[in-house]
Amino acid sequence: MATLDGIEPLRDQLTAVIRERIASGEYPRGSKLPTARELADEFGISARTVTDALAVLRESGELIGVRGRGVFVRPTD
Amino acid sequence: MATLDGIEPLRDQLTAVIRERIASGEYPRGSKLPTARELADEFGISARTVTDALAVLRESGELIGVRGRGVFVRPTD
Amino acid sequence: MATLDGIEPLRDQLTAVIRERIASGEYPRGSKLPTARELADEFGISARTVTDALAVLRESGELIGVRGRGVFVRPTD
Amino acid sequence: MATLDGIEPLRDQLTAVIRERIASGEYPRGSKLPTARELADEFGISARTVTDALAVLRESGELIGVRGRGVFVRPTD
DNA sequence: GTGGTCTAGACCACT
DNA sequence: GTGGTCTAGACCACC
Repeated sequence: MATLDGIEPLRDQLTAVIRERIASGEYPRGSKLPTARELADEFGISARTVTDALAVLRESGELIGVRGRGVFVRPTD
Repeated sequence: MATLDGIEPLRDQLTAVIRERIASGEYPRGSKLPTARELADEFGISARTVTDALAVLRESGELIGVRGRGVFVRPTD
Repeated sequence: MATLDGIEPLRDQLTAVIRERIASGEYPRGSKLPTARELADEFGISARTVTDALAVLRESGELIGVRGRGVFVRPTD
Repeated sequence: MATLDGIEPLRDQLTAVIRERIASGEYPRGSKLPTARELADEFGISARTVTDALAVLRESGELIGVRGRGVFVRPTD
């Protein structure tokens, strides 16, 4: 299981991890992210904290959330 | 008691109210906001939702939170 | 496990069952209903159908949904 | 109400009381302690003093604090 | 006492 | 079943 063990807030650590995965191509442009629950399981944190992190990236336009469908990496730069 | 009764999320409604109060001078530049708990009581919502709204305004630089002291309106434009 | 085996739509059967439980005092005025998931399990139906039934009773004012807290029987006649 | 009336600092008296309760099994291995607020009320001391005492026992590994959940007695010797 | 973070677990909209 | 919102109530850092 991936772990977040820094001193920073879990939300901010997760935000950084997702940004890295987008940059590295692990989460390609336009692709669908794992569900919030899957990310919560992967990192051993609550779904609420995951959605808080996703909210930051939605706010900044890096991710796009679609109710009932999923969360997607913004296709265009 | 002030009420938030729109269809928008409570967090976003509160964000808008605080922005209005800053613009109107009710919360002057550099002044300290009521505590999160006071705002929660005023609007009849949970402190968590208040801090979510404040987080948006911190993220955008409109407010500055200082642990143990309070939340302040950013002094300068 | 309770069962709904009539010819009517499951949603309407469940609506009727909940109304009976309110009338009988099994769900007293002002009390909190079981969660949607618990009701789904009790009757062996999908959570979606439960929320549909609850929506009917919210619409009619018989139930009151409170975000983050639960669904409650309307306290007063 | 329990009282701490020794000459030692309240924090150290409380630390000792908690150690005794762990040793006696009143706070079993792996169990959740009362909240800091409850302990403060029980002993008639400030929440700050309680968190200071808990910090000592976290530091020594006797207790484990879990954000959003509570403080727990370390399960294993 | 204040702000900030986090959890667990609700409801609800939408697919 | 997914995302999004909200509650209640923890711990913790700081003043």
